[in-house]
Amino acid sequence: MISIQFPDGAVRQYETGITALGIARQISEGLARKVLAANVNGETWDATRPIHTDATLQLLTWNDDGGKQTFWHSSAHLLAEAVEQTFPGVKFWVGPSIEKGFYYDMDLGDRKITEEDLKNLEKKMNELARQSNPYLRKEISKAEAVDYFREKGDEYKLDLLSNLEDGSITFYTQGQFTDLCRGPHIPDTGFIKAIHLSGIAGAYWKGDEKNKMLTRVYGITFPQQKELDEYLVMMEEAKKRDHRKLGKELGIYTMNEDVGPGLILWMPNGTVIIEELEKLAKETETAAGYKRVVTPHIAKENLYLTSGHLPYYADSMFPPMQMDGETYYLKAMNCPHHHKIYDAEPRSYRDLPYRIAEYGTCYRYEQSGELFGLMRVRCLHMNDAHIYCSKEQFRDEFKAVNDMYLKYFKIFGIEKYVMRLSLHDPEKLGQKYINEPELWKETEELVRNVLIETGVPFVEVKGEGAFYGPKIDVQIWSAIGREFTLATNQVDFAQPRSFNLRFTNKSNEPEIPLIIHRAPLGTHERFIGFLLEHYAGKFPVWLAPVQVKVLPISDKYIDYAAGVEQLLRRAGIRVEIDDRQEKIGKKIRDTELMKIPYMLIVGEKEQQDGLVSVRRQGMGDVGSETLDVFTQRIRQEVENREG
RNA sequence: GCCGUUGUAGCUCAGUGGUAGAGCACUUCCUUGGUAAGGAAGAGGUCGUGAGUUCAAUUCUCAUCAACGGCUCCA
Repeated sequence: MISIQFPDGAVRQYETGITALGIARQISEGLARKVLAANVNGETWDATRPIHTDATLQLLTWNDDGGKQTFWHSSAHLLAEAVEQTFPGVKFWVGPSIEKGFYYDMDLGDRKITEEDLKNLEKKMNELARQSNPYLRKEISKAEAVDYFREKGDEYKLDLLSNLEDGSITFYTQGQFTDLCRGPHIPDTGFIKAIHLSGIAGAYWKGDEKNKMLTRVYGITFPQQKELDEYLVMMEEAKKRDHRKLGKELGIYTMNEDVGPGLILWMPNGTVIIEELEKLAKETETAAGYKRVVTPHIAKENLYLTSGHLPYYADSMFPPMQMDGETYYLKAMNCPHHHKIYDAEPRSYRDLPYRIAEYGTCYRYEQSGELFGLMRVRCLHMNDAHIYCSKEQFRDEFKAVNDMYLKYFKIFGIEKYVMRLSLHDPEKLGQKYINEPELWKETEELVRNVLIETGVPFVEVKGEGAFYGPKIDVQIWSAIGREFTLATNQVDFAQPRSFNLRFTNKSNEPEIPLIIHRAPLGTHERFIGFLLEHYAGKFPVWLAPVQVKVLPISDKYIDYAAGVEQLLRRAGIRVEIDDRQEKIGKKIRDTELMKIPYMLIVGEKEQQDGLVSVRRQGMGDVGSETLDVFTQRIRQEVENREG
């Protein structure tokens, strides 16, 4: 007999060799039908694997992350079985579960999988699933495993095997398909009731672009058809919120082939948002003691040699221009220009912290395959600023920047975020990172301590620092689950040295300042892309390109409507009038679709009594009031940046 | 940059080896209508670009550009 301890602390005795599934069955048949895997002593196991020792046990179902992951991993095996039957001789690499579903990487030789094939593969997977084939686990010696895949001619699995220790190797077989796999798996394929293969893509073997490109098939499966249907509906909804779709529909931005890829043309509606964001940033920064500067878009080569951008990041800069025998570059960063402003006058400790801000325009030559709507572009407008301070001031300055982030998050209703402390990789000193091992250690420690002191939740990532120092990236998620690096907050100990920046300290000695690079609102491009998805295009009134639309019931009331429009415009409200010869229902519909926050409907009643009939986007008719009352209310809403 | 898919009217999309079609939007006319689509007529495209095959290419082939789905990258 063995003792099994359940998550609620209860301990029960079972026959040695009982399986998690067996235990579930003793509890209830219904539970047994739902068990996908089990957590045994902290390890995820097959529900069908015999337990021979005392253990803690948690049964995993679809409602547990571990259950889902197992389900999807088993689905990947099912996909592989279907692929092997359809494309004999295919070689497989790996097929893990991912956040939403699974994929399998494979080498199909000269053959290609088409969209048509996906449909057939889905069909075949469904057939195989209905056979309810068990996933059979087998421990196997390394030699046997090598023989198996050598015979199959699968060099990818042989490569996997070469990294595994004898004695730890298991095979899983379901139906006709056997795979090298650590497991665990669901009891049998019959659990998989709904299958959707979502795409084909290329993926480098081992994620290295020097390696061969394999074919990756993505899919997602569910234990019930209903859940797949819901998932597909959700995907459709997400598509509607895509910033590229909304950006076009709402006249926010456009792109043009003649202008070039990754170069955004901001239309009037988008420009309103830009100006509102800049207004917010300028207010906030001025209040926090920043001064504003303006710098040119280009500079001579030497500036970027000094800054270190050219030796490290020449590939990501636009190619140089020759002029008057000099070489010029478009700026990829604002910092070198700002450093020159710092350095334009002698600085004393009394001048510090010296904070300068600019909505700077930068140009980066992003690889063509990386361009993505507003999120990855080649010309960007950064909410940039640099803080030059002494070591003693660093903590307070860093914290103040942090507070600014939190203030913005509140305004925009951003609740889910994570700060990532990106550190250097000592092995890449001198290549990816400036070769100053001591300084790296020192500043990383400094930043980590500040983060701990200020109590901000963060994770550490090795090998993702900037070349001039550690950085903190702020990850946020848009409403459709897309992850962004919104903002960045970086420490720079390299450039103050390379630019030979100094200040005179209290002891009348030259001292090197520290620099904080920060961009809480990231770039206009990425931030507005995020906001579009975050708000689903329904901007709060203060950001809405058009805040009010005046809708006359008929031509007879256009004069009154025009008067309303005039008064609102004089009150600083962005207002338009819809004087088309359309019925009011049509005008309302079109205005709703444009997601304009307020509609003022005016007809005979309103004209007689000097009223407006107010309609709030998404809420319908909210009653009539005088124009004065309305104006006051909307102005307040704008001023407080509500929403 | 790499793999794959796509490119037809302002938008969404159909279609064909014999120089193109729908809905919405647009223009004009009728209608003057009270809270999410009134009616009619009209205008609009050298079918992404370049080359090849063909009597003939928007359609087939190749190249190229761009967008999209991924991979790699992202100071």
